[in-house]
Order: sequence, then structure tokens, then C-alpha cells
Amino acid sequence: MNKKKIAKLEKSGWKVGTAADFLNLTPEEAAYVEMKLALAEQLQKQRKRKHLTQHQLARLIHSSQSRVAKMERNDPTVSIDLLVKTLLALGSSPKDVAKAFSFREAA
Amino acid sequence: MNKKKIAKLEKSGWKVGTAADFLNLTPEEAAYVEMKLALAEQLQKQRKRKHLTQHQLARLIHSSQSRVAKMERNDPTVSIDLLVKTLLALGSSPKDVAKAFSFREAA
DNA sequence: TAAGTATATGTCATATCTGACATAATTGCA
DNA sequence: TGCAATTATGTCAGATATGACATATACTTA
Repeated sequence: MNKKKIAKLEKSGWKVGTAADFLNLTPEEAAYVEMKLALAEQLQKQRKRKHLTQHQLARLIHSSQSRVAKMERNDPTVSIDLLVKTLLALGSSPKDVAKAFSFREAA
Repeated sequence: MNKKKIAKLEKSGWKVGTAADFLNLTPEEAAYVEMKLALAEQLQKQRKRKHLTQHQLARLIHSSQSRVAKMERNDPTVSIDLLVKTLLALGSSPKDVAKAFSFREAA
């Protein structure tokens, strides 16, 4: 499964169900994109809870507004590493991150 | 905190305590390396449980024995993404990964 | 001891991720 | 409506991660 295809899925399909619903994703691939999405959603939630703009969060983690936007939009160029580091910077504990890692609220 | 230093810490200090015990790690940095270490340990555990050699696991994930070794040794060039993908390939569920993500047995 | 198997380490070319920038689209509000 | 603030998207040069290879070290067992 190539990355472009996953990116497409991420853009069009996310919000209506789970990644596993889509074509040609192996269970591992589906689990992986699900996990990334869960982290992305948790990130936005935490940012908003702290009443930060993307720009402010970007400064906090020495990154840029555009990259924060990509994180929250689950852009395929964003790594789990970056998502995790950002959640930690927002004050999440490893346990919080672990929770975000495996659960995701229905949209 | 630079990467070389963390690599050093990972090599020398890990096994006797938690990363947070060491100098100059911010709480986020400490949490990050702790999480990576927990994933690395879980990975080795799962591989051994399945009676796979590093070489066999490498073939399974289309990687190389040396990279598997680096994953298990927590080499700083290994990303969380790769660790997570590998755990999923070994049959772990996202919940399993989440557990590994936040807990770590004493050595 | 030697030979075979497994794991560890160093290096490198290539692939992927990164922050940054420009700019577009969206949102909120007077 | 218009304007300011915020968020989204495309691009790129530099940074980091990757698989692969060579080779070293460790561990069995004959």
C-alpha cells in the first residue's frame, strides 16, 4: 500500500468511519493509520483545551504553524514521533499518550 | 539535549533505572526516551515469544537484521514509527502497543 | 578448539520527515 | 460587507531515518 493512497484515504474517508473500512489496507496498515489519527485528534483537543492557536503551539515546540496544521490534519508526512513529542510538550503524560494511542471517539 | 547524549544514556544507563534519573533531560525528553525504550523491550519480548530470529523478523517486515538489532537496542536512529509498525506486524493490537507505550518492567 | 548460528555495530546512498516560507481558504466579528 | 485572525495547502532545502552491507562479537555445540 503506497503512501499516496493512504493520504487519499485519510483525507476523504476518515471522518465517517474507521480506516479499516477502506480497500486494500492490511490489518497492520489500518491499525497504523488509526493510531496516527487518534494521536492527531488528541493533539487538537489538547491544544484547544489550552486555548492555544496553531501558531502559539508551533512556537512552543519550535516548529511552524503549517506543520501543526499538518499534524492535526493527519498529513502523511507527519511522523508518530512528532505527534508524540508534541503531545508530551502539551503536558500529556505517557499514560495519556497511550490512551490516545488506542482509543478514538466517533466523529 | 542532543541526540548523541541521549544515545549514550540509552546505552549506559537504561537498565538500572528510569531515564528521568539522568541529567539534563526535560520531563518531555525523559518521557519520550522512556516510551521508546518500552516499545523496544516489548518488541524483543514479542519476537522471542514467537521464536523468531532477528533475521526472520527482518524478512517479515522487509527490513534487515541490523535494523532489527538497532530497534531492540534502542538505537537513536530508530523511530517510534518503525517500532510501532514492527509491533503491529508481530500481531500486536493497537491496545497492546498502547500498553507497551506507557509501562515498562524493571530490568 | 573450531564451526555454525545469532546478535551487535559502523557506514553509506537513498528515502522520508522537518521547519520554514508563501499563499490560499476559512472563520469570527464590527 | 470588509478586515483581522486563524487554519490549510503546496513547496523546498536541509535534517533525519531507512535498508543494506560488511564485519565484529557472542553464544552453542561438536
